Amino acid sequence: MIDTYLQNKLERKFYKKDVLTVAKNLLGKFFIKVNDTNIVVCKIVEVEAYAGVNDEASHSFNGITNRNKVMFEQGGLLYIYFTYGIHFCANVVTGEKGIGSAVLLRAFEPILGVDVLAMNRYKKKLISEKEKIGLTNGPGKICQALEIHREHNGIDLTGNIIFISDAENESISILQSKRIGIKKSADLLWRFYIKDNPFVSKR
DNA sequence: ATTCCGATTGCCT
DNA sequence: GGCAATCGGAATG
Repeated sequence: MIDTYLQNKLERKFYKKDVLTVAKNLLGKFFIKVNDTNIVVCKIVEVEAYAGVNDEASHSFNGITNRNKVMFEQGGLLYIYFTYGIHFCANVVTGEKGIGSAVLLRAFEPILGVDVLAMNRYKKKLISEKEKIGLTNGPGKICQALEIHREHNGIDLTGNIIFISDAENESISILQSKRIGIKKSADLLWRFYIKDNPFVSKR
C-alpha cells in the first residue's frame, strides 16, 4: 500500500521549477503523511502561488526573516506558518535556494485515513457527507486534520514522513482565479483548482 | 514596549 | 453576509 506511494514520490527536480508551474503541477497529486500508527493520503485539489518578487502578498516580499526563512531554502521543503492566533497553513517551497517562493495548500480530497482526519477535526470517527466535505476544504483545516504544526516547518518532502506522490493521471481540468483573503497584489490570478471537485474551498 | 493586523474558521443573523 | 476569536510577526516609538 504505502510502497506504491513511496515508489511514485516526487523528486527534488519537481519542486525546483518556477512557482506557477509547480502550483499547477501539484493539482491531482497525492499528499501523504505517515506516522507510527497510520497513513493518511489526500489528493491536492486547490493551491495558491506566492513569489518573492513583484508579489506584495507573499511573506517573502520584504526579504528573509525568522518566520519566512524556510521559503528561501531550495524547493521541496515544507513552510508552515501560524496565523490569526489559531491556524497553521502549509506551503510547498519551490525554486532554487534564495528565491523565496512557495505554494499554499488550500484544499485536499481525502483518499485514505478519513477516520484519522475526522478524529482530528471533529473528535469522532463517523461523519456525515457534509462533514466529510468540511474535513480538508481550507488551508487551516488541512493542518488540523493532518496534524501539521510548527514542528513540521522546514521538513523535507523528499523524505519518508510527509511527501507528495505522482498520481495515475485521469486528465483533470484546471481553473484559476484571484487568491483568497489577501489585500496586496490581489489581482493576480494565482489560485489554481480542479474543476468540479467538491472539496475545493468555498470562500 | 506598544500597536497593528493577518495567505482563517465557525458561528451568528 | 457579518464578526469574534486569539496570538505572534513585523513595524513603529
